[in-house]
Amino acid sequence: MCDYADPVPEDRRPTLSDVAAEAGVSKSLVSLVMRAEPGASPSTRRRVLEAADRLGYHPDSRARLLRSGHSRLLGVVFGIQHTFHADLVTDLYTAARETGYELALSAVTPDRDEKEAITGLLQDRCEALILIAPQSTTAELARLTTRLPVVVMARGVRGVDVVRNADADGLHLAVDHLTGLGHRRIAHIDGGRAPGAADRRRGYRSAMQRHGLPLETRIVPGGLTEEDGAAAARILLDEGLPTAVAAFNDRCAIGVLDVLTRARAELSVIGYDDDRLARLSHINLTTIAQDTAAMSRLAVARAVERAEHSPAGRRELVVPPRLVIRGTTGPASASPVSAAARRR
Amino acid sequence: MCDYADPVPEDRRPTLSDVAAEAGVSKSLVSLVMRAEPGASPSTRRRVLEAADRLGYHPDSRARLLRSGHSRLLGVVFGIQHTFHADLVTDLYTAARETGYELALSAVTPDRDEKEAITGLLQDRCEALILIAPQSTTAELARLTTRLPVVVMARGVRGVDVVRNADADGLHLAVDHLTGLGHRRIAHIDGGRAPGAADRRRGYRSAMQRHGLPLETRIVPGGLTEEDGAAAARILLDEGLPTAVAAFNDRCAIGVLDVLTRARAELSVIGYDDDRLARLSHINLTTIAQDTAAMSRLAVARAVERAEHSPAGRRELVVPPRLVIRGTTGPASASPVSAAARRR
DNA sequence: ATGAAAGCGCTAACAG
DNA sequence: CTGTTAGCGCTTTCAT
Repeated sequence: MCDYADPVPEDRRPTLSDVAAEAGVSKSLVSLVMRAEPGASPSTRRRVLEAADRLGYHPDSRARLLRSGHSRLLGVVFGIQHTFHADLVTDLYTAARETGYELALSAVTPDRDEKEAITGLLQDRCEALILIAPQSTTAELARLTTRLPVVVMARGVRGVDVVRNADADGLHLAVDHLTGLGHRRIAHIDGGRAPGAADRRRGYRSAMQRHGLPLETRIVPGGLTEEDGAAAARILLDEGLPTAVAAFNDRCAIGVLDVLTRARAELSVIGYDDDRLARLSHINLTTIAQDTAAMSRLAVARAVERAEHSPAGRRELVVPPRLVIRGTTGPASASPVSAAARRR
Repeated sequence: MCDYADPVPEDRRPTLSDVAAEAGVSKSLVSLVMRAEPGASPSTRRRVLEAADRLGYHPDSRARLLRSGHSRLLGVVFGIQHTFHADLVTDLYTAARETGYELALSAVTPDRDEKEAITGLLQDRCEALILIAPQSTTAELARLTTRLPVVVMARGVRGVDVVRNADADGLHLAVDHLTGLGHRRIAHIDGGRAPGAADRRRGYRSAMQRHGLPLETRIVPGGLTEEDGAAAARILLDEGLPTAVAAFNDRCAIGVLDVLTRARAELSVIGYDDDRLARLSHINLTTIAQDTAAMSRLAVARAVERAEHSPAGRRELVVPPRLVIRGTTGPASASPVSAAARRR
């Protein structure tokens, strides 16, 4: 018994046959028209399009792929809690649009692990997978690669196609920027076991050495969340402050800033990623930007290439990072201008 | 020509027929076993499972649904930039798991509008759509509802199934909390045209009136991002501060806090949503929590019910909000304790 | 430019 | 318990 008028005009959704009947042509023609392929006369094309619209027809992507053999679907696994992943996904959509491929999103959540996220995508018959900063072991990734092409983003892994930024170089940029401002006591709040953290740590160390600042080397255990940055900042507060901090990423840097600002500490802070949060005017965080648009284009292109041509072969594509100077870094010798004021 | 050894064992992915041949049984049996349906002997079941594993077989969900007629797929449209949406999606996954339905995610990005996000889902033959705070017009949503069941979350719309929290009540809770602390000059930074904003504005107004504080009523134009909150805070700073602020949502509240803390202003600030950011220890934001777990369960249940039983009928499910007292609100008459100190 | 027929991988309905 | 048959909605030959 219906509460109101039946909202669904027909019991089942209209199919290609329905459209063909409505337009008075064959299924083949409708198929051509719907895919915007050549081979139908303009008048037929118009009739078909009108019929489809009248019926509210939407092609069934699954039947389509079942028949055509390929899904033109790229699976993307990402951490829904990570703002930087969101930025990458945003650019992946844009990049995919240009190739004619669709994205199938599968999120990792506190309650849904990477394995589950990947399994879902596998069943959707994606032609390739793009994994953003995956935490699977190298062995698991290798095994997955025997099933279908896999492109890993934002993490260095052997035996798989990888698109990442030059993390070590990024920390060189950060340290160079800070030393250029006169800083010598520069701490690094690292990312622990997070993807890219080891490289950034390494970059920090070698940059410090290059500047002849070996003794100042100070690595504080951090992580990739604001929480981790805040904790690290409290440690610095307790154990003695440097004049500048290079944080593992922007979220971490924001946590640091939040704690330090409240403690009225004057420090230069630089983040990493240039994620959306860093750009907010009231945060205005100096950071090392990853070129997410370029990385996304490369990842999609590589995934498509592997899917269509050579599923074999693994390469690492490394994109250079870029320094973005905003308000959270300043001269080491500055007169007592607070971090807050500088950020204004 | 392959760079390395061919990583794909066979040219095409194994099918159910391959498994049947490998195990020496019929396709039907394999089908039963793969779906864990009763009707196959234990020994057969084992043989099939082994064969499937040997071949690395994964069922093709699209062929499966094409045949069985239903996809057991719930489409979810969300804004990938919104942390609160991410929280909802997280809980939707959990809720869906219990019903045996899968989620198909489709993100709205700066470059991909809601229409596009919905079209993608339609092609995937989702059985129902869950739209998180959609911006489509009522008419568009109504039209969509004639195609398939639609459940709208976090926005009140007529003519569609809706799951939302009681926004007006939420602001009553907020104002009650603040007046309980002795505040009388309480501003509201609103959400402009964002979903729910009108209700929260209304709730604020009536709560203020109820407390006999009509003259203090002060609504500042805001929005749903940190940026909006920061801008509103600057306005307050210029035009005279209240003693407390009820912000449209947590992100907005965080922007407010950020600006006010730097300006050394002592204000109580309360947010809305209780999103992940609010819970961070260094933010520690007092807020009005939406019960995302309950809302997600209700939304999924409603979507499934509509998909399976009665596609007709529209109801609004309203979940009560809850006050979560953390560190950003305190007595109006407190001795000069800064907001920063209270939040410690 | 158009149509008829076959079949993608799977499940449902039926038969044994 | 097991196998056979038909066909989901679409694309793809191959005719016309």
